[in-house]
Amino acid sequence: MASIREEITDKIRDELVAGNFRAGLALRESELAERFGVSRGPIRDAFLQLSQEGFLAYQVNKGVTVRHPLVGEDREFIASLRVQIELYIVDKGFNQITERGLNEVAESLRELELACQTGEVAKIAKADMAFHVSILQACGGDDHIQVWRQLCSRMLLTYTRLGNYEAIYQEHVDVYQALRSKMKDVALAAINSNIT
Amino acid sequence: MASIREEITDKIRDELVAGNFRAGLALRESELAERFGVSRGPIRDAFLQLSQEGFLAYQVNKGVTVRHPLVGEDREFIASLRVQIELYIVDKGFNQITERGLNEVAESLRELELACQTGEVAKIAKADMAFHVSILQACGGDDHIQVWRQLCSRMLLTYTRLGNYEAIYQEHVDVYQALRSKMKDVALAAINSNIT
DNA sequence: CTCTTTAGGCTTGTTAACAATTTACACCTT
DNA sequence: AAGGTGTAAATTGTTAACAAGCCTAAAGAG
Repeated sequence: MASIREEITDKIRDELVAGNFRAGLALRESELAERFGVSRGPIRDAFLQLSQEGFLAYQVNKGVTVRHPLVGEDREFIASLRVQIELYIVDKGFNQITERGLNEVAESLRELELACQTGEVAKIAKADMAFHVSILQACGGDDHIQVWRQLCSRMLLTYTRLGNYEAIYQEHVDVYQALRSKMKDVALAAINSNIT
Repeated sequence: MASIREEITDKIRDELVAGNFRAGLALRESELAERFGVSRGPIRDAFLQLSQEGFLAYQVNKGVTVRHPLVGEDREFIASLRVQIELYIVDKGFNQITERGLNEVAESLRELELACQTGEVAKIAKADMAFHVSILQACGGDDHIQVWRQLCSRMLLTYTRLGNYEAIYQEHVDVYQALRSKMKDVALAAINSNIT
């Protein structure tokens, strides 16, 4: 059971990932408040959080604007940092993965499969992210998830693997199976080659 | 002129860095609101932001608690990510450093010197961070500062170089002089060896 | 005696009104 | 006509009241 603030944040984030707002656009608190049928408070909170996550640029007394997505070299650099975090957490927490944790990962994988079948990029990107989060949590990496999420967010805006849905799914299946089989090195290699 | 929200956020962050709140402690909105003489709104905003920055842990309907500082292996790992970002930004933007940018760095360096003379760890940590920010900005790395800041924040809670004030200052002088002399490789090496 | 229930207080979540700031544009001066 | 000035509209910032959720402890049932 989430708060309104969280629901609103998720909705706006989804729209940003889906590309409904063009880069540079100024978002108005009242406009979104009216649209979602809530007061400006939760909208403000969401703007603040999404600014921290890197989606929006915030200026005092002037509101927020949609940030430009990462491209080229910058994107690759951020992606490398993201992978480093995943590798570090999985390497460190591999032995403490529980059956319950593996089931959570399996569930996320199933959701990713469904998302891939719909072909909606925004949904796939979201499910992709959720899958990785489930792994990080299974490895007890909660302490670093926030940093990981920020890095990941910046890249969601350019989730550019249109059409490769089956390949995306397969790559994640590989990661899951390696985890399930307790083959650490294979899992790390699979994560390392998982390109987003 | 900053907003109340920003002032409050800075004040609470300073106290956290100074170690005035022990890890695990639950912070109350009303208590801080009364202490700073403002309403709960800006306090809430500050809590939200500081949670994103990694200082506080947020739970819906239950408020925030002070997070435990990073230690050992985790701290070294985060530190390595932080250095990678600095190296990337400086490497990429070295040639676009302006005279004005260098002056900003020099100003930050002077503030760091003053902070070191006071011997107050919280002040030194803050000035240290500001110095690095000035460099990143001079190199046009605004796009990545937010991620950098989040990584850096987690480490501020264990700024453990008590007594080495003169050494801290000297290391930063080295970085500055390399920038001023346009010696890129020397600057990168100096940043890489700047241990926090 | 132990466990469950429930009432009360305490804390956070949300709202709507009010204050402060920015922006746009008509107006005046030169 | 160019440029500055003032005013009104729009937008964000802050506040305080109200709503909703959580926690504790006392009361009651078994």
